Amino acid sequence: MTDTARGTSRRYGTRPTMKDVAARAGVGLKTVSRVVNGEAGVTPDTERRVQEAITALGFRRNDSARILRKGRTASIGLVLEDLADPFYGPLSRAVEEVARSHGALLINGSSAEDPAREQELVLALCARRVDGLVIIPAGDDHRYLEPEITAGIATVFVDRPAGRIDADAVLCDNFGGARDAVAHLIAHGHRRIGFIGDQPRIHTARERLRGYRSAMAAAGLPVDDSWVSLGSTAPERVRSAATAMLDAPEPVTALFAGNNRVTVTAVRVLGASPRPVALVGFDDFELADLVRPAVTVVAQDPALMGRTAATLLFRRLDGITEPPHHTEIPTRLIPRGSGEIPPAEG
Amino acid sequence: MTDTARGTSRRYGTRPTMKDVAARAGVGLKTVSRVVNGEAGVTPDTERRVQEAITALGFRRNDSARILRKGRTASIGLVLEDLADPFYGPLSRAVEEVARSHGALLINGSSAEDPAREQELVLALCARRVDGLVIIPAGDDHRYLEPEITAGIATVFVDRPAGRIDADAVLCDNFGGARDAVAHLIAHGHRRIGFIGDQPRIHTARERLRGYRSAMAAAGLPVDDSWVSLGSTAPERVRSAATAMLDAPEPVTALFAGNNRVTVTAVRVLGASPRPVALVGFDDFELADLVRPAVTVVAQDPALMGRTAATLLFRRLDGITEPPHHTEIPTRLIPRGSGEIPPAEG
DNA sequence: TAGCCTCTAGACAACGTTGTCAAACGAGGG
DNA sequence: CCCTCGTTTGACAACGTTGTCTAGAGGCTA
Repeated sequence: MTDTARGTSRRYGTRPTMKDVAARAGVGLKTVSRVVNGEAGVTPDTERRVQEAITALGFRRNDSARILRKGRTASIGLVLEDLADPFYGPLSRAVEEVARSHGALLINGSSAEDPAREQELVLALCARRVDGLVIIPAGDDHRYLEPEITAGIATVFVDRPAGRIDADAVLCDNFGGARDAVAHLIAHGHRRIGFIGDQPRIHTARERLRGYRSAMAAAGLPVDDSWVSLGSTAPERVRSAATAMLDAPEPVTALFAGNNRVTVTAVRVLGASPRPVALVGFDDFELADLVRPAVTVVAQDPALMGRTAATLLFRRLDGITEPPHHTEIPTRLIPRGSGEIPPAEG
Repeated sequence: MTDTARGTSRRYGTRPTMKDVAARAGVGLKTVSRVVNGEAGVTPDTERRVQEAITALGFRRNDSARILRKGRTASIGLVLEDLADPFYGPLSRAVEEVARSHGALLINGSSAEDPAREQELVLALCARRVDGLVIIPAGDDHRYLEPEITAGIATVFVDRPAGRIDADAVLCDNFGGARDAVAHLIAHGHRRIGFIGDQPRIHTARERLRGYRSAMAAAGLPVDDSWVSLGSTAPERVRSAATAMLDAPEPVTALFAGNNRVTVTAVRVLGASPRPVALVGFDDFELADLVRPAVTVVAQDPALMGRTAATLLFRRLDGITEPPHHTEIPTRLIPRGSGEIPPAEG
């Protein structure tokens, strides 16, 4: 009957519990709980004995049991489109930092822009009883969340509003940012401006298109149907859309790219174009200033959006009860060169 | 005594349990469990009654309790340096995809390159009883993990090996990649080559330095101490290190940048340099081909590394017992222009 | 009809923790 | 010396689920 840490005839893969620690230290179960949680009312001598037993056995509290008992999981869920997208990395990190400052862990999942997968993920997180959710929605119907919200799971949407339910949302000024971008191109003399955006299912794509049309209308400019292309942001799709606009009999002289994925592909296409074409992109991206010409963008601040959303989430968890509302984060036009190229009349 | 979904006099914030469902459906607790888990042995009629009660009450199984009972959490932890770093986004996503294909959720946390925070995170994940861990270590002593591994938490290290314990690791060929990079510069005529790398505490930084020295030695070239600078990858630090090497009486004619953060800053510094300086960077990055000159890099494949690590993790969870081993992922030199610039002798 | 077998269903304990409550103990005051 | 009070301590139930085991209903065969 050895008495070492690995001893006590435990099977591999089994962990000691408080009961084991209590037995070893010769104290009651509750006393171990008290020591583990740093509660008052334990003699230094008892505490020492318990600590020794904990170390010897390699005990670690089972938070699953704790969560079950306490009802709070100290974790929040984040559902976004794709962690590999550079837009979401900083956002996710910002949410994590806020969570951390509240002692919570972050569980995240990628929806891959698939509404069914979004729902599956969200409900899995709810089943885990996360305290709250930050969601960048892929779908446009979130009524499936109603019982969860009623049950007390705080929920904040980011980047796009919730569909068919009333919920908090942190959005950027998609309409205004797009309008500014297009107005900027118009101010530099462009009349035929193309817009390549994300799938029309996506709220931000629609809003940015609306901004585009608004700016064109404000300048009294017509919009030819062939100048607008919404769809997948896959490079091939964007490439062919851009090429079509550039090779038309009356080609566009400027492009407004609907998000960072589109912009990057547009830069590649324009780099191969024989005549200069102006470009403004929605979303800033690393190295935008190093490309030649440097890329003019309408920047949003993903970290700020994440921070704002997470902060609001924890305020909800702290019990504030004001009705859900939408927070709008402003955008900022950063002229770098590509957006100031004058129209090349051919 | 209303009988609607919101009724049954539940407090806001309380969720119905199987017991509630059972009461409402007029069946036993276990029968509800069977229906929820799709187990056999329930008549269609009973099942229908239970399903109705579930829908009416908005019941969702509490996975905390399930986890406690079953012992498996169906979740794995990922600890990395910083989700906002474009190197880790694809890696994290790849790990998530593998986890998803095994029905597991991913909990991740950023260590911010702080060993204490790494340990805190890892132990928090262990307390949650994640089934396994993928760790990109910040520290160099992981003995604190020994009891956890003994207790059955599978662990795979990525990008850097574990410190002072024997554990699985998926690494890239840092030494070979760095040697190739520097040999490439030497082959293009360079004799004075600078190396700016990450902090020497970090394994990859040391290995890449070793590769640098090896290539120089193989070519019979001396290495001046002023050509080597390890430290933070903060832009200011990198900028001043690069500037010092370029402004020396006998300036370096080429730079080898130790990771993507360093490379990006180096590109900016070199862009402002009056004379051309060759550059090879470790890690590929988006738009490396669009910068002028396009940046020659030694590419590694973060998604492949994540996938490899996660796959190995789940094989361990499935019970394979071979001893821990290190998997090495090869690197690939991609010449794009900046690495082929000849030395500008002043 | 007795005996056996299959199938559905529920009672109960257990997972590992924490909240409640009461017992035991020692010290201090009258 | 008794009583009270405060402190330390442990017994017990509960959190919501799942595994085990047994009861009961019903059908089939002999």
